[in-house]
Amino acid sequence: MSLAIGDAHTPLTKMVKDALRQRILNGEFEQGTRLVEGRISEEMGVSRMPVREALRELAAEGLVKIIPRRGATVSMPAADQKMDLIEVRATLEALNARLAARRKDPDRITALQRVLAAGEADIEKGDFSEMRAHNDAFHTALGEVSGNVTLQDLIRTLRDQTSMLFKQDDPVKVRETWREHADILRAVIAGDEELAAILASRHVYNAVEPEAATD
Amino acid sequence: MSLAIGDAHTPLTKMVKDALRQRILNGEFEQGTRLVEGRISEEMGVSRMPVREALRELAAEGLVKIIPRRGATVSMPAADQKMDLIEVRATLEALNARLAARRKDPDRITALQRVLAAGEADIEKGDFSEMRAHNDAFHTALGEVSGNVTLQDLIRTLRDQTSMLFKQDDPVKVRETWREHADILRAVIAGDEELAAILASRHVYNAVEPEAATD
DNA sequence: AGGCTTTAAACGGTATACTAAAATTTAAGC
DNA sequence: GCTTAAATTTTAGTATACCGTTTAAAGCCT
Repeated sequence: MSLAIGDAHTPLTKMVKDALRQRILNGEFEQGTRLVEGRISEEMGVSRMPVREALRELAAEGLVKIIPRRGATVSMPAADQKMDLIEVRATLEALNARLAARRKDPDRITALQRVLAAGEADIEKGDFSEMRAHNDAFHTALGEVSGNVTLQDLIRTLRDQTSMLFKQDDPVKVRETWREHADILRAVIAGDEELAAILASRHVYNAVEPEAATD
Repeated sequence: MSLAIGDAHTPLTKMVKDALRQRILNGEFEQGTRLVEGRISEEMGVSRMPVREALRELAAEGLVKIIPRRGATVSMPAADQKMDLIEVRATLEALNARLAARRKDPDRITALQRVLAAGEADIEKGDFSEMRAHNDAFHTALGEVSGNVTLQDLIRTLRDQTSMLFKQDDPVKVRETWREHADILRAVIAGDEELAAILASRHVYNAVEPEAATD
């Protein structure tokens, strides 16, 4: 019953998990939407088990909330928890930038510069369709420079959890975002830990939609 | 262990998870020990499913490492990853202390003082059997003062992951630890965010066994 | 004896089945 | 009509079964 083409080797759980994360982050599911194991499994053509495990893993990442005997819903952090998330994320992004500025591995920095250029190029062209991907790529590449894998994992889940609090479709905001990226990179290259940290922290706060804190 | 009425049945998954966490943190399982689903399920008298889920959740917390098709082992972070963990944890403990100093909710601070006193009392009596519990209680109580739940969760998993890097059986070290706790609390009460943060960060680094960084 | 196949056992991934708690609907009483 | 209770459906928790990998063991050859 299973077997899409080819890759019989990726665990189903992972595929389901990635598919669900995608759909949650795309906003395909509203916050609070119930994610019923049976329905999803049927829709995806797999048994409930992989779905169940995927939901639990997403819960561990904070994208989904599970209440025993009541199932999973797309999590909707309360207003005050949103600021909590932002606060933690800002702190960790600051640490990340600080470590990047400390190590500033030349090869990784080159890679990071390429990502920055790619993002800026699309902005020049007025193409904002890939901005989310570009943005993720930048932060991931910055994580590579810092070299702290634990930190990178943590930041990634926090970024996912907070992604719905940002808007990436406002051209003005996007330009500002990438200006900040360039500033951070400059500080990293200069090895200025303190500046890199401060810029990275502010970068997080700046990207928050003003109304997000109070809805 | 199970409490009030109406607490019908806690999900088996949770019980298995807690039991396994306990045993891992107690050092009953060496690092690298294989955790075979079938064996554990048999030993605990449940089916493989709760065990499987528990293992996955522990993997999300970083206590266990799962390799697809190869099963779970008690995770043994490489030496460099240990310092990564410490670095992240120190940063978040600093944030935690900073927020605590900012909010300094009187009731929670009173609770925190009680915890501090309890720990100090046991040290006076020369009773070190409960130090791990006291230590956890202090950091948990400090988290309550800060009021950031997200942060608290994160710190708790990091504390679990790093707990084997510390020694809590050396009386000299323990005394030092609790002197630091008192210092942190004093800074929190004084509302000195910066000092509280620095002390909390150092507190983490100080507690690391010197040889832990290189083993 | 030591390496290379071949075979058997162990184990994880997934599917299916069953049970009991919630949620929902329907029925009953005021 | 509205509230409450009983019946029905939905759904999460758990158990069992099966298959394909992976790992360990047993032969086999030189």
